Amino acid sequence: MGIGNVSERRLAQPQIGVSVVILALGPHGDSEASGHSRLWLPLVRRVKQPFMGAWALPGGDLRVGHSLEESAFKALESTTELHPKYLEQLYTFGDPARSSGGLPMVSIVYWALVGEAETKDFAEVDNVRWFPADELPDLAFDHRRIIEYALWRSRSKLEYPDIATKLVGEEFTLSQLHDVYEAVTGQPLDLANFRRKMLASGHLEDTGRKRHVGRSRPATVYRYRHDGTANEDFPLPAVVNPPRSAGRSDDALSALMPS
Amino acid sequence: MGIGNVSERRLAQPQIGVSVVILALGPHGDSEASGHSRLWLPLVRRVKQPFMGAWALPGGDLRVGHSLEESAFKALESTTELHPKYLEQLYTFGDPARSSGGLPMVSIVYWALVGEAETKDFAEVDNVRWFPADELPDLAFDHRRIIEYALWRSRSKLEYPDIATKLVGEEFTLSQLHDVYEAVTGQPLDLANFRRKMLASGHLEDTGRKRHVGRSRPATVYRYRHDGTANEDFPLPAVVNPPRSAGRSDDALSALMPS
DNA sequence: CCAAAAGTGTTACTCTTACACCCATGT
DNA sequence: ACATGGGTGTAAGAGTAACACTTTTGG
Repeated sequence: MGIGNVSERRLAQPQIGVSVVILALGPHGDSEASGHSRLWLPLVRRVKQPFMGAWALPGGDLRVGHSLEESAFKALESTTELHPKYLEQLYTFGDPARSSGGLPMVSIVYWALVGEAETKDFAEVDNVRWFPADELPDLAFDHRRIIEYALWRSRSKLEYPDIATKLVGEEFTLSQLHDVYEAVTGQPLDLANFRRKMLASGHLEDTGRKRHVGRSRPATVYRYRHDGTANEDFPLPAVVNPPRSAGRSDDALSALMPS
Repeated sequence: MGIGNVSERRLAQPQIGVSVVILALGPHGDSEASGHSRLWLPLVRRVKQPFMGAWALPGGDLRVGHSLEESAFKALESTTELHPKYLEQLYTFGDPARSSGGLPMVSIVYWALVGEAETKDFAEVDNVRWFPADELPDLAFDHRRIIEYALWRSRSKLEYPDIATKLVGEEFTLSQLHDVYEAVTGQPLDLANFRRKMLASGHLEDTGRKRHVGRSRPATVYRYRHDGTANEDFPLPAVVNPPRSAGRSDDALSALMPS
C-alpha cells in the first residue's frame, strides 16, 4: 500500500474534534442568595460558519501524539481557562446530519466537573458566558441534545459519591453536599436520611474542624476518602484531580500523561 | 480558508475506524451439554501488519454519509455475517500508544448482542473464530482491554431486563432467562427469587404456551413486553431489533436509517 | 414410583422513607 | 429567649436472601 492510497483514505474521512460539557455549581436566582444552588455551564460564541454567532460547547481539534483526554483538557483550557477536576468521556457523535451544512464531523465529547472556586463568579469574558443548565439559549449543531445527555449522565453517576465531591470542593459540610445532590437531581431529598446514608457509606472522613455559616450551630467539616476499596466503576482513562502546580498550564497537562 | 488548508488539517489527523464486540450465548464445556451456558465472541485473524496473524475484534472504516451505528453494523456484517439485535456505542479509544507501530488510530467501539440462533454453532469459517469470553487468546492492540470493558458493561446493563432478552431470543422460559443471567454475571442466582422478581417487574408476558425440555414438567413460555413505560436509559442511537426482511443485507442496513 | 425441573411459601433481615424531636449557637 | 440550621430517634413498609416445600411431567 503506497502513501497515495493512505492519503486518499484519510481524505475520505470526516473531521474529528473534541468537545466538553463542563458543569459547575452556582447560585440559583438572578435575584440573590436564595440558599439553593443549580448547575451552570459555560458556552462559547461561534466565530465561524456554520452557526456563526450561536452558542456552542467549548472544543477543539484532536492533538496528534496526545490522548483524547489530553486533547479535551487542552481544548477546554485554551477556550475557557478552566481546569476540571473530573473529566470523563461521554459519547462520540458522528451522524452526518449533525453538521448541517458544514463538513462531516465526528465529535468525541467529554464531560467535566469544576468546583465553584474555579469559575470566577460566572462573569462573561471574551466570547465565553455561563448559563444555568435549565435555561439554555439556542445552540449550534446538536449541542443541546449533547448537554441533555451530559446532565442525564451526571444524575445517574451521582450515586458514586466522589462525583458530588468534585463539584463542592475538597472539604465540605453535609448540608453543602446535600445541596449538590438537590441541584443535580432537581429533586428534594430528606436531609436526615441523606446524612445517615453518607456517613454509613464510609467514604466521608471527619476533619475535626467545624464550619459556621450564619447565626446557627456550626457544622462538621468532612473530606472524601479516596483510599481503599476500589469503586465499582470500570477503570477507563479519566482525569481525576490533576495536581495543578502553581498555574502554568503545561504543568497541568503533563500531569495527565501516563508514564 | 482555502481547500489546501483543510486538506492539511485532515492529513494531520489520525485514522478513524469502528470495531465491535459481539456477545452470544453458547455452551459451557468443550465436552458436551453441561446444562449451563457462557458468553462467546467472534474474533477475526488479522491479515495485515501490525499484529498480522493475531486475533482481533471485527471492524472496519467509517463510511462517509452514514451514521456511526450504520458503519459498525456494516463492518460487522462484512467480516462476520452477523446481524446483531442490539448494537450500542461502548467507548472511543484514541491513545497514541494503542496502535503500537501502526498509524495513529481512533477506534469507535460498539457493543452488540446476538441470539444463539444467529451463530451457526460457532464453527470457524474463513478467518473468523468464536472464543469463550473467559478463554481469550492473545489479542492485537488493546483489544483485550476493550473486551473486558464490554463484558463489564454487559454485566452492569443486565439490570435493564431487555438486554437478557436479546441474548435468549423472542420467547423463552424463566429457566433460560435465569441461565443468561448466570452466564453474564458468572454468579449463581437463586432461581426462586429470580422468578418472582422478573414476574413482579411487569415486563414479561405469558404467551399461553408451554415448553417441554426433558422428562420434566413443562415450563411457561414468556415474551418480553417492549411497550409502555419508557425505560430509564437515555435515548441515544442504538440498533434494537432491526426487522430483517428475508436476509438481503442491504435491507438490514436500510432498516437502521432514520426517516 | 421416582427423578428432575417447575413453581410456591415462609421467615428473617436489611434498606428506605417519612417525620418528630432534641441540640448548639449568634443575636 | 428564640430563631436557625445541625444532628438524632423511631416506626412502618418495601425489598432481599435463603431455603424448605409442593407440583407436574416422562420414564
